[in-house]
Amino acid sequence: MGSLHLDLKDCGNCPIRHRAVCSRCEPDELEVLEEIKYYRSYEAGQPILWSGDHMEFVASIVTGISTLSQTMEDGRTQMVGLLLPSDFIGRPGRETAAFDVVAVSDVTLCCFRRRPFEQLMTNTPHIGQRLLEMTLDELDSAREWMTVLGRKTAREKIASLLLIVARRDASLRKQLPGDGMVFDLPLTREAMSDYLGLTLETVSRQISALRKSGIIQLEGKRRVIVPDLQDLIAETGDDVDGGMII
Amino acid sequence: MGSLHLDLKDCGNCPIRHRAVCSRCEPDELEVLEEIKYYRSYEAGQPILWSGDHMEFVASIVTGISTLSQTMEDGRTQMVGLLLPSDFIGRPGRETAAFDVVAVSDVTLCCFRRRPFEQLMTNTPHIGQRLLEMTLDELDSAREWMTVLGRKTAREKIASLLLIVARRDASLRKQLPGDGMVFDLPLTREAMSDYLGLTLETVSRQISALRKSGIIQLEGKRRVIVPDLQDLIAETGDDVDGGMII
DNA sequence: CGAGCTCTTGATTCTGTTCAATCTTAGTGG
DNA sequence: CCACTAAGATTGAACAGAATCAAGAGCTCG
Repeated sequence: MGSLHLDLKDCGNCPIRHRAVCSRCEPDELEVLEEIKYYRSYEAGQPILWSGDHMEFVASIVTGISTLSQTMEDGRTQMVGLLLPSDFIGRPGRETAAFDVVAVSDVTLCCFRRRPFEQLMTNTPHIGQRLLEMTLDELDSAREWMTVLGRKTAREKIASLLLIVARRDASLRKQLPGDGMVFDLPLTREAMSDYLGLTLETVSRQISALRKSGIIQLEGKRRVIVPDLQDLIAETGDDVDGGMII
Repeated sequence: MGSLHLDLKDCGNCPIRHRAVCSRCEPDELEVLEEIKYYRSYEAGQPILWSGDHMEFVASIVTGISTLSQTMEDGRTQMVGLLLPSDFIGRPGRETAAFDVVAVSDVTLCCFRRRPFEQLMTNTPHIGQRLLEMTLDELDSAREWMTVLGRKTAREKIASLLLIVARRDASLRKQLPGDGMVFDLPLTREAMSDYLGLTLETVSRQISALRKSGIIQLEGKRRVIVPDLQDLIAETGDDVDGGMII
């Protein structure tokens, strides 16, 4: 990780350049961005922001995975987003964080001081355009997830989560998801239960049930093998072709 | 309603002017908008868009209420948004609708042909800026709702919905919600169940339970009286001061 | 090797669903 | 004017799925 900062100083080498909030920027706009950007790192498990915190920056995730979640008074928590490389943290025009952000793995952020970034947005339309596009995509994802939370059974919820992780993993390797594919779950059983609105016991039971049905195979606790992708899709309850965008 | 179209031709008289996607526009920008806008009306119960439909327009809701919802293969449906006057329908850059939109009450839309509107967005930054702001607000609302769907009990879900409707109703009358306030539920028990991820029987039971506990009083099926607002808030499970943004 | 995680599995409880009957209300037509 | 109908709403009884409580297994790391 030590050499990462050096590699990244130049936006030209940035691994998320093509998907992040800056992806539409022209060279001159990038120059301005480079002046206000800086990197921050967080170890796995560390909090990045607490709900209500004053936010002095907005940021793009460069590497690693974070969760966005909300906690009720009595401790019940619901994950409301899973943030992956190129995803954006923060909201121009808002002083304080609305949700908790926690690093699940080691995370590197590309941060922009909030005020200058807001200033920049009014001048360089390409940032606002891209941010709008990303926000609309996230809104669609959030709405799809509402159907998972509100209407699916525990088994369907687990299958849906596995499929999402499988698809994201495939897209990260620039492959298509297919039969026999192998991927690692980035989340603990408890984090999965927070994502799915279940208890961790139910998550564990349903993963075992899917394994016993032959829908998935496990190598250790985290590595998943999908012998037949269509079988997994059938378990999600979604339409076979349409459905999940993510 | 016949005279409505006449009244609205001029954006200056528009009742949603201060909150809609056009709220930041300068007079010259409004002139361009006026050239591509037209009104459409739908009766209560009519579909406005089906998921997958080709969308030739985007629109603002001028009057009435619509629902945004998703239906699974087997008929389970989840409402993913409640669209009120000034809310925006459609998404620049997308050809087809991602969700079903249905008019709950009689609805009037202010429509813009999609292509010219997209064109306009690249030229007049104020539209994109406002749309970004509205989309970020909706994303926050969707995320708050995910906590309701994933973690709240049936009673808490009902209380949360009542509170949201109460607050929106108060804000529409430009009042603060308070003790003794009265409002009408715009949704049937079935629509509420779709919103809350419950069955209509459970909705009915929990409304009765809240009535028997004295948290609310009912006049007919739809009119609700809240003797003590803090009592209702306490039933939502949310933090007393913070919580719901809507 | 033992401490402390994460995870799995079992037994029991309970919340919300399902199936079914009844009530209410508004609208219709004889 | 009033029976008749149909849609929405309520209520009850039985059931099912997930939560809760509890015990123990498997790993990782000092």
